[in-house]
Amino acid sequence: MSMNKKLFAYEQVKAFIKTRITSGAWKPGNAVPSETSLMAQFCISRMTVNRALRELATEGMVTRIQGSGTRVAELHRISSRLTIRDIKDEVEERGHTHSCRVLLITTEKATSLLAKTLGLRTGAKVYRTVLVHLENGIPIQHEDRYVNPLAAPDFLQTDFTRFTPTHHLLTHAPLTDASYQIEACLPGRAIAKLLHIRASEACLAITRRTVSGAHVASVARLVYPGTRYSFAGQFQP
Amino acid sequence: MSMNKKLFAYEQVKAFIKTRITSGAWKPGNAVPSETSLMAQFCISRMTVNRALRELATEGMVTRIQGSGTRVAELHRISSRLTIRDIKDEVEERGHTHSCRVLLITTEKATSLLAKTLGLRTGAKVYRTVLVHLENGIPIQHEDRYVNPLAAPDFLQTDFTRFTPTHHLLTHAPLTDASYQIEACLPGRAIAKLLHIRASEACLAITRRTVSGAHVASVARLVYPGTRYSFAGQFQP
DNA sequence: AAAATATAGTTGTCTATACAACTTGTGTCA
DNA sequence: TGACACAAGTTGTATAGACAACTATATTTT
Repeated sequence: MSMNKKLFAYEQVKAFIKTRITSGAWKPGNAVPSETSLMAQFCISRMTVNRALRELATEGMVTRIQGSGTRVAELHRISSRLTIRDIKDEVEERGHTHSCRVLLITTEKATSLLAKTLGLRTGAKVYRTVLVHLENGIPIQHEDRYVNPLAAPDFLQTDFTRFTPTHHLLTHAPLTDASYQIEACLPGRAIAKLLHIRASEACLAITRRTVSGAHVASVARLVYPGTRYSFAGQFQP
Repeated sequence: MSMNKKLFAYEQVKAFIKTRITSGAWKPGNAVPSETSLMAQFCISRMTVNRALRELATEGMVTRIQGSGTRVAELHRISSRLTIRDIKDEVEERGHTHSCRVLLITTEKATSLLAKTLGLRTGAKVYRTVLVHLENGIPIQHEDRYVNPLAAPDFLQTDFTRFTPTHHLLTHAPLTDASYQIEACLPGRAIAKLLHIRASEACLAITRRTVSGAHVASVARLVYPGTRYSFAGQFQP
């Protein structure tokens, strides 16, 4: 049966409102009782009611307008937290072993397009690594990465069989911003061979650009075999 | 140049801590000053400090343990809000016109697998719709959906050229839970033809299962042409 | 009729205080 | 040495009251 753990006052108010919204009793756009009236109804102080409503607002359940009131939020968009993590952690959390084939570690001169995305001038020095991540010996990700030397000067000194590039960057160049793009693509002959799949097999590709302070730290293209990988997630309104 | 809007006390504390974390001065695992010391440092009450730290914790910047203290969170996972929206809204927000070809509207008997995911008994009645969404006349999504009649009894009465199945479900069966899976796949001959692409072209597929109250409301498989669609998003730690 | 003003109601922030719950280290006792 | 008790420090929640900022409505003035 249910744990029936004792709920705090602010949690009781949240639950009260949440069940009325999710049950459909209070519909989007409807007014939610004011702080004063909830305060009287639950016999608790205004600060406690305020906390409950404020948290519901940040969770996107209600909309609050100062001076006007609180209303049930329009639910025509649902969202969830998508987490992209260090692949090594992810693999090891499944109880599997992570390993890594390092294919390339070089310093290159940036092409004009690459220089632009990294915020450098054309021809500037950039670090590049290409590697394949394995889960229990089976290839699951091809990683092709360019790194801005200004953001992570000692990047190439890393032992990439022990620490992933992602891990080095997260620990040495604190993340301030990042953007990603997820798409489906065909791997091409070379990557297909490295991932042990046919060139006609669909892949998931993530292109990620991370910013650390004033610098664009890194641009990476990660290719996953479509048959061996998928994102999964959970929504909670 | 910056707006320099007056910050509230709790916002000042948040900003103070945030800049120290993102600048790298305070590293993951380091202790954050206690509420008492921040209280003295900023000459504000403990409740205000508490709010600042509590919000930083829900944002994932710090970790708090009652009785022990507050520490900078391990940043080896970054996350962002992934929003999946009604495709009609999405298309119209780009200033394009959304239209829809309805291919199938039927009532079927659930196979054992489908019955299991919808929480019904094998052979129970389920609604099914198959349709193709078009943006400016170009196909961008193939939608194959099963709906639980208990959750949305009047689903089949909808005019799907005016309201999408997603829209009907969001407005008639308030969402309490949902899970999704994003993968890459090949479309297969039939879907390729409907999307006007070659059968060898990679596609993004989302399988989504939505729960409304006690019922699993719907299971849908959405297939997007890889060349015409990608998810993009932005992280903010 | 239109514009300005007052008013009641609502949310936003902040304080000083209180007690509860938990963690951690220290010291005592067996 | 090991078990236990205690104390200090930390976070979690709650209160009653205060003022500020804003909205919407009603009233008065022009």
